This record gives sequence, C-alpha cells and structure tokens, in this order.
Amino acid sequence: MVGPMQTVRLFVEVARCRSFSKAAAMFGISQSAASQRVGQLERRLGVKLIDRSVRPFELTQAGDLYLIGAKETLRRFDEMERKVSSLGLKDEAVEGVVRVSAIYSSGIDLLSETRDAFEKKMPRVSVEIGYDKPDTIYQAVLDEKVDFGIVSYPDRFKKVTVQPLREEDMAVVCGPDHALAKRRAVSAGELSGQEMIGFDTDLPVGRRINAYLKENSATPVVKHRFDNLDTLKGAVAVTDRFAILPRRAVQREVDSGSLCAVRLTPKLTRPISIITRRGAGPGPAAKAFMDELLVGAGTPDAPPAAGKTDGRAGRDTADTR
Amino acid sequence: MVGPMQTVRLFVEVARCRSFSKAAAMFGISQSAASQRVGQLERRLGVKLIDRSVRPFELTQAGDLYLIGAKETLRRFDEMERKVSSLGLKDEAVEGVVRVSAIYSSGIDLLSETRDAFEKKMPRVSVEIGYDKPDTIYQAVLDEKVDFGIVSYPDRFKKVTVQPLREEDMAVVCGPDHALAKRRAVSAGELSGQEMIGFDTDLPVGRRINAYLKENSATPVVKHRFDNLDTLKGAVAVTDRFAILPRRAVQREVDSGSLCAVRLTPKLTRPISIITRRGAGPGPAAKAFMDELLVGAGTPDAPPAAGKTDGRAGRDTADTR
DNA sequence: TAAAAATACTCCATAGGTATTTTAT
DNA sequence: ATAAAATACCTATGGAGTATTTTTA
Repeated sequence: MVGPMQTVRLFVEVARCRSFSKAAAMFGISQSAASQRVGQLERRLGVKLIDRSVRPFELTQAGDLYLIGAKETLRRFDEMERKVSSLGLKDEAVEGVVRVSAIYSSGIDLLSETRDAFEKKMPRVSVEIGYDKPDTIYQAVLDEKVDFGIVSYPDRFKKVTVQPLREEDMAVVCGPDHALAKRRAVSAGELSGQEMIGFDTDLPVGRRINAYLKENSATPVVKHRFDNLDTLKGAVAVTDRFAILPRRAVQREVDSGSLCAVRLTPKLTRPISIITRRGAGPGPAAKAFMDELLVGAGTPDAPPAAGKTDGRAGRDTADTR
Repeated sequence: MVGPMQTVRLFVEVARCRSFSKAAAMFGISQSAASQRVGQLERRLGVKLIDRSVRPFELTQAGDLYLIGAKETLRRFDEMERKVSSLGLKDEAVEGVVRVSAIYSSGIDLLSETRDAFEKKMPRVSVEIGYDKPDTIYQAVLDEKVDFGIVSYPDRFKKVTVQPLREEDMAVVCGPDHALAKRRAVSAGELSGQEMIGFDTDLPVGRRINAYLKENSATPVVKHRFDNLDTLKGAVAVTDRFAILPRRAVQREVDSGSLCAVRLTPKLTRPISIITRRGAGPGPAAKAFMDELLVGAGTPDAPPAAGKTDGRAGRDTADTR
C-alpha cells in the first residue's frame, strides 16, 4: 500500500520532524532527495512552505495551511483506499501463511495483538512472526523468506521499499528502587554520570541513542551493551542501572511494577518502518496484514486502558499549529 | 498545477468516459499507458476496479466506491492546494503579462469572462489572449511565446504537459428556419442526407466529428469545410445548412435567436486541455490565471442564467453510480 | 566552526511509447 | 470482423544517489 502522494507524505513527515534529514531517513531516502522533492512541491505551488532562514526551520503560513489540509486529505484518502482494498479479499476467502520478520524491540505487543485480531478475522490465514537482528531481516526480505520486515531506522537499502509505520517513544527504564524511578521526567543532561546499559552500537538504535546523548551533552557511564531488548530488560531489573528503551516494549513490566519507565526530555523517538522487496508487491494475505498493522499503528502509545484514539491529539496536533 | 495523484485522476477520467482510450486522449497519453496505470492501481489495491468482461466495461463495486472517494478527495485536495497556492501571490503584488494562445472554438466566453474577473482581482496583471490554429499554438508554447495554450484533443506531443480543462458539448447548430431548428434533440442518424458545413479535417475537431459520424453510420452531405469557428457560424446563419459546433461557442447567437442549437444524440463532446511546456513551470501570474480557469471550468455548460452548478449533475453523477 | 540544507552532476528505475496479441461484440 | 484493451518490448525521462557547496547559528 505504498500509494500516491509520496511527496505530500514526505512534507508532512518533514514538518513533524522539523528536519529534512530525519524525515528522509523515515522514508529510506537521502537528505538530498527529500530536499529536492519538497523544493519541487513548493515550486509547483508557487509558495514557500518552509522558512529556511532560521534553524530549526519553521513552516510559513502557507506551510501551516498545507500541512493541515494534507494530513486531512491523507487520512481520508488512505481510509478510503483501505476500505476499497478490503473489498478485494472476499471475506474469509483469503488464505495462506504470512511471514514477518521483525526487530526484537519492535513492540511485540502491537504485533501479536494485531496478529490475534487478524487471525480471528481471517481464519484461513496464519501469521508467523520471527524476531531477528536488522541485517537478518533485510536478508530475509530480499530472499523472499518473509513477506515483509519490520525495522527501525531503515538503512535506505537499495532494493527495499520503506513504509513508515509509526514512531515509538523512548523512555528511561530502571528498576523500582533506582534513584530516577519516582521522577515524572528526566532531562538528558541529568543522565550524566549515571550508570547505563546500552544497545550494541552496531544496531541502529544504539547509534541513534549515542547521537542523542552527544547532542544533549549527556555523558552517562555505559557499563554494558547488549543486542537484545529482553536481555536489556533483564539486566535493568536486577541491577541499579538504567537503560533507554522503547516505552511500549516495557509496558507489561511497568504495569506489573517490576520496572519503571520515566519520560525523557527532550523527546527521543525511533521510527519503525515496514520494508518490502522492491517491485514484487505482497500477496493478498500479507497485504491485508500490513494494512491491519498500519491501522493499528494509527493509534498512539497511549495506555491500553479506555479512551478514544483521541489520546494522540495531544502530541500530534500540537506540532501542527 | 499538474500535481500528484495523476493515476487517481486518470481512473476518474476513465470511469467518466467509460473508455481507456478516450481518457488517455484527455491526458495526452497513449491507450497503453492508461491501461498500464489503471492496472497498476488495481494491483496495488489488490482489487479489480473495472469489470472488463463486458463492453463497454463497467465499474465493479469496489470501483464505484473508489470513484466516489477519489472524486471527493481530489475536490478537497485541489481546493486546498489552490488556497495555499494563492497565498503565494501576495494579494495584488503579482504583476506582468500573461499570454495565452487558444483555439478559436475554445469557448471564448469562458476565457474572456475569466480574464475580466482575473484582471479585476490582479490589477497589475494583464492577460493577452490570442486565437490560433492548433499547430501554431503548440509552436507558441514550445517557443515560449506564450505562457500556456488551450487546445482540444491534445496531440500528446512530446515536450508538452497536458492538463484537462473540461469537456465541451457539441450541438447541431442551424439557422432558425432550418428543418431541425425546432427539434429538442437530433440523433446522429437523422443527419444523413442533410447538408452540412464542417471543420477542416486537418483540425482535430474535424477528424473527431468525422469519426463520430462514421461510428453512428450518419452520412450528411458536407458542402463546405472551414478552419475557423466564426466563419462556420456565419455560414450556418446565412444558408440552410447545419454544422456541429461547441454549444458554448454559439450561446450568444442562440440567446439572440439568430441561431438554434439542438442537442445531439449520442452525446458528442470534445476535451479542452491546457498545454504547457515540459519542465518550465508557469510564472506566478500565469499560474494564477490557470488556476482561475480551472476553477471556472469546474462549472458546467449550464445557461448563464440563474441556478446552482447542479445543472451538470444530470450527466456527471449519473455516470458515476 | 559545525551542522543542516541546497546544489551539481550522474545514473538507473520506471513511466510511457510502438507494435502486437487478445478479447468481446 | 472490428474495435478496444492487454501485453511485450524498448526507450527516455526524471527521481534519487554521491559529492560538494552554501547557509545559519
């Protein structure tokens, strides 16, 4: 479901990230390409949407307007396409196996929830989810071992199509007795000197967190590095060290009180994307599951408690005005 | 303002024309390209939008739904882009000369009405409209003698971008004493044997009318051919012969009673398109005028009298359900 | 001075054209 | 038999990458 209006989507992403490079990364294209495409959009409209004479750039009045309108259009249009699309798979006639390869830390909860809901709707489809390291995932996608993959910071590989899925908040995670456990929020700077457990730096997440710490002049003492979210969780639980982890991934432990997740400022998020092999579109079953994921991802990382999806409004629209 | 969603626009056009080839002509692309693009859209959605097992083809249920949704999306989105776009031209700061070259029969009324309204809004812009023959227009566009051209049946020239403007109804036009003058509608077949004045066959309109007559096994006796709408009008007025002309172009004469325009069945229309030079987008003033034209064209060829734009609904939405 | 975006130039993936085959009336 | 759409194949354009320059803080 890659679909049209790629440039409009890109602009929305650029506006949200307040950065061409970041947005480009989300789409797995180069900064140059992002710059050119937005520039071309502006030329077509005959208006500057972005005021680049200040950093970080700001949207012009026209840009504000365009952003609002574009989001609205995309929302409606995508919803419509999904609806039409779903007519294709005649009820429960779809069958087969959907194979997905995802990063460990991709928010297993979302994936399995979606899987369960999906398998109920499509009883003749079974979804197999495997958890792997990024390069294994890329390889599996390229070799057609899986229908699609889920990664963060798509490495803008050639030969894969990138589809932004959502952005995941990162939080400071520690045991309930840690000094930070009772805080409502922690600034990056306050982490200096604290003992930390990190991701391997050969993982994109690890590199991104390093960059974030450097950007914010934070200098925690990294005591260990692991390549696996579960190992990190375990290590944090049994030591007096903290880690920076996707908040969703520790929701269960937070609920049960075995871990604490503290908001980190400035906000650090990590893009989660779907990657597919270029050219060959996914089969009907795989496509249906992808759509299901995308719909699910529209909802925020709000507590799974009650409430409408409006929980997102706080973040998402605040940016846009 | 060519803009995104070209494929979606194409599908809407295909649905409206009930023909790939006709729609392709509207966009100045080949039938092959139209077929491929719609096919690709269907593959992406995983649904057939068009049932090709019957001729003329019909939309599937999914196609119906998509058509409705797509039209709505395009309407809103284009309106939004226009609004944003208009922010660019800071009020009356736009200035310069807009040069347009149009076919004689392009509905001079619409053009000059739009010009008048436009020049009022943008006092520092003057619009120069020239009327020429198609090849002159193409040449002028390519040579940058004009900002854009208005033609019918765009010859899918390389090096020009085509933008459908609207479709114009053709009618049987004759003097008030002609045998057909009092009829409410005339079928093509009934024209057989009648004396007719036609367009030169080196004009696209002329060829199209010939094809139409042949398709409908109508064999009028063509007594003269001219390359100029005004000459044709004159000839019809002073002889007992009829012509097939754009209805809009004779509106004034019909109102004053000097000519009669009779509906022709099956309907014959002619696409009017804007052509611009590839690559080089129009300047701000030219773009603004193009937008103005496109907005104006949204309205139907309804009598300039009162009434909402719903006049068109009869044709336009009847098709779509 | 450093980081981010714009630009220059090159390449290749893909949209589109031509010619042909298939399909429906 | 005929006209329209699908398909095969090839070509060319424009989007995207790399490297570099410009710009702002």
